[in-house]
Amino acid sequence: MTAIEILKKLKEKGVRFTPQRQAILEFLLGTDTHPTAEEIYHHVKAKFPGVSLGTIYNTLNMLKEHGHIMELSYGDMCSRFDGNPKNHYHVACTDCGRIVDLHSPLLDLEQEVGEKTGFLVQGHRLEFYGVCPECSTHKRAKMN
Amino acid sequence: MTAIEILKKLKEKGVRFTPQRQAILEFLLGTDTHPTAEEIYHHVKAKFPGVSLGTIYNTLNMLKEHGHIMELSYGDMCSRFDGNPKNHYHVACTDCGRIVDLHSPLLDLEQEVGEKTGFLVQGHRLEFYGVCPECSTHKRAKMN
DNA sequence: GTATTTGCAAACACTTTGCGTCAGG
DNA sequence: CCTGACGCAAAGTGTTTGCAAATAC
Repeated sequence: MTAIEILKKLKEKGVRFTPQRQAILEFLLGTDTHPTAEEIYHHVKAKFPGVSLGTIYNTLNMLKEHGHIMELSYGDMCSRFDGNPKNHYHVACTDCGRIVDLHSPLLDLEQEVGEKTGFLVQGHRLEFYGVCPECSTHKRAKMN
Repeated sequence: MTAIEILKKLKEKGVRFTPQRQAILEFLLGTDTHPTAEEIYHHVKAKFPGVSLGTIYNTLNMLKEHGHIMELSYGDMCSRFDGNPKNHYHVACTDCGRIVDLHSPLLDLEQEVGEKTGFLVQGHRLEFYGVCPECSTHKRAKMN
């Protein structure tokens, strides 16, 4: 899907089509470098010298909320620390933010990934996210 | 390994043993809630009312550098955005920060994780990290 | 004793928010 | 027109840094 097609779809949901948004989305769709907000800002500024970082963030958040792009971070959460530095997996609750450990057999994918990408793979992190039992219970309770 | 044992090992590397550090590490080892720096601060403050957030961060960074704890975040990187919101995997270079996509067969682990934890699993993120081919080439060049 | 660590506060970096103006529909 | 988006700047948040006083060794 092109940037214009996505923005046309969003227009039906009451989101306005602006040239800044088009430029931001086109840049993001046309690259695989996973740019930071700052990098997007500099790029869009070449075409729209007056654009501001606030607009970049607003647009990225809007696109993220509609599921058209993805943010690679914990989002609004800050760092959390784990006393166990070995590879193990985490499951995070999107509702309450709780993170629980998953004691599961480790995957042996690192070598495969190294061969596919040429990286010297040093480690990996696997995180699942969803709603924890407590939160889904509360939600059900609230609905009644 | 207990907090005291870890700190004794670190003492051999010239890291001083302080009661604040002991309290921070003991709290971290004794919980599986993956606390934030702020949460650790409040907890340690109960025993050491004069402790400061700066000390918490200094200690956490020291412990992280020595590999005794783990930080759940991108660390010093800021958010990066990806035009493709579907599940796919990333490989991050610990040297230059570049993130590349991995187009690999998806794992079908979400159901398994849901059964083990009781979560309603909505998605997952799998990231590998290591040194990218370019950086390992540069490193080799620098050594010569 | 002396070098490291602490506590405090100021600085920083990234992101969000508020507000007056501008422009898409 | 009128509402949402823009540009700008100020405020927020989480983290780091600089420095004098305290403390481990």
